[in-house]
Amino acid sequence: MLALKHLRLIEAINDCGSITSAARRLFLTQSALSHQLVALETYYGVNLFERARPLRLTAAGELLLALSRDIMPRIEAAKRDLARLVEDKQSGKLRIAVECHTCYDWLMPAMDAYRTNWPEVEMDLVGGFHTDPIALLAEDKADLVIVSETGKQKGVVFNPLFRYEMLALMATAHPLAAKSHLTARDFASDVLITYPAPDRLLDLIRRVLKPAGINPERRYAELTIAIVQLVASRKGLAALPAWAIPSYLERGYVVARTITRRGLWSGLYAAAREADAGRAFHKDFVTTLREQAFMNLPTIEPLA
Amino acid sequence: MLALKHLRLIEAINDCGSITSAARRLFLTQSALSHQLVALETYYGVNLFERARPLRLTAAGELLLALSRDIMPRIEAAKRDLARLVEDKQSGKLRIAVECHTCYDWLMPAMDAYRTNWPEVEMDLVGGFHTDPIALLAEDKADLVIVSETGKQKGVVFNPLFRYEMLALMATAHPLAAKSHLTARDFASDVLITYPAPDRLLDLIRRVLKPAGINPERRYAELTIAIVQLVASRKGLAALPAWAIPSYLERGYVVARTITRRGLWSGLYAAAREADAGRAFHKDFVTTLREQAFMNLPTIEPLA
DNA sequence: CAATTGCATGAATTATTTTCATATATGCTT
DNA sequence: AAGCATATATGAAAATAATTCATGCAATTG
Repeated sequence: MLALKHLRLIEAINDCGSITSAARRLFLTQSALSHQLVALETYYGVNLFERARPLRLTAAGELLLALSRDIMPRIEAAKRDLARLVEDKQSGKLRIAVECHTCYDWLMPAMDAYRTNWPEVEMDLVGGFHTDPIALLAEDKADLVIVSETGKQKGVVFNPLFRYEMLALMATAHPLAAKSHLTARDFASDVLITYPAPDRLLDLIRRVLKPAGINPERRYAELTIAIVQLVASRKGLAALPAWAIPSYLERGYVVARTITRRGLWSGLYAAAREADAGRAFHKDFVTTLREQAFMNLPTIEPLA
Repeated sequence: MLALKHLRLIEAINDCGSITSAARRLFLTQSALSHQLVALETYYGVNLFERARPLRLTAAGELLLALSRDIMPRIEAAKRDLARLVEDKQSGKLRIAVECHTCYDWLMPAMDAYRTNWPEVEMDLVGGFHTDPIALLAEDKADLVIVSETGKQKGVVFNPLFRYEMLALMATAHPLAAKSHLTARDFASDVLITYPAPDRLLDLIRRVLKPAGINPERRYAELTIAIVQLVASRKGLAALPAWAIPSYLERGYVVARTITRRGLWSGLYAAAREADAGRAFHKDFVTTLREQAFMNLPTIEPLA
């Protein structure tokens, strides 16, 4: 009766605090997880979670969580060993290209974590800006590309990583700081500071300002820290991922606000050549990216 | 992909040396196990067993077997802990009745093994001979009865333990020792030495001699050692479970022969009240009986 | 107190697992 | 070496199990 999926279920619900969000992380529906949990609880005749939000483990649940934390790493290690036994050891190579500038924040720790499990895989970062990073796969200049959109390109597989909220950044004393959330029109009368990227890669412009016909004055900066500095100096507004902001907010020169009432959410995906995507060291890299992101970036959400 | 059933599969095949016999132990068909194994091997792209009889683990198989031996005991322990957390701790009580005299040989070590996992369960042996041991369950004089036949009694659940061969025992110099196997007629002209039990409980009589209309002169002994002594003293023939014999054969005064060409095989079952049979400490006792039997009795076979 | 969000649940659907019926080895015995 | 007994492999059918869909119900929030 007890299966590995049940252990994963318990870990996910415990981490996420709700069945709904755990379902997104496990790429299943809320209903499926609810059925699984109820079945397990019925079988053993105990509740594993107290049904209060956020869901909290009972003693019985803690017991299974402890089991999971004990054995799951051993199982993952064995699967890696098995894959290493089978695959051609030489060919483990991961040239990684990143579309989004801020991504390095979480990519570096993820690469470190991965290296301990796959020391023989050679990792490299593909530098420079590329208008069509996906093309790097076909050109054999990259093996894995992190992008903000899925697409249907033959021979290329997209794996969802996580979704995150884009927050508007403004100087502490800015008049818009009084609002709980900003709308498209709020951006009309101020300078917008962005990375020097095409508009189609800037979610705020593509999904909020352009549909509203708003086209603010622009200013560009290469580095996140420079963007924040310009905002603090009252040179304009910016939009950055929620997980890139906390360290800057601390200083008190800038504040962050939700964009539109429901928030502006974007997703990140790992793209790879179909031929590579099936290989164990590849799949494990994507899994590690996801795990490490959820571990290090508190504000992100699973991406269905 | 890798599931606990796969680990159990690998352990079973490794222990049994063949898929067919592993299938009996896991209460599945040979086909089901073959499909499972092929699927697993295909998924990882390695053979886990060399296809020569007996099936031998490859390096990849060894890796998974090591994983299994590492984590399965932890999982079983966690399940026990969970059951203990849930069940009424006081009521763990196992009064065990045994129909077959020779059973004590393997029952004792099994009870010892069980006690280490369930120290709080109170175990007792119901002594004396009973014409209808199953009735002890309804009379609440026993909680678990080990019998050689299943039956359809309402409120009683039968769990198969294992099957074993009954061998004919005769003095070394006995003329029948020249034969590779004995038939019903071979028993006609000699005394048959048995336990003092009703004929319906003696497989040799019920299933071989009675159908052939053969009714040999009888002599009775309470203890296995006494039966062997009488046989060695050329007082007659006996039939004993194959697993009870090896220690006596060593001395060289008696020899064992198969009964009928295909051998005379019997089964053992654990019977319990339906209400008890579902409880964790009960189920685990039956599992332990089975495991310990297979560990200690080399000649037995799984029982479908 | 309406609106929102999250969990539970029965029925329908989809996917997986097992069995059945054979085909295909692999030995062993004569 | 042929024939017999025993084992594994495999495709198709049957049986189970897992997942989704649609929706109800409860708790929480503005």
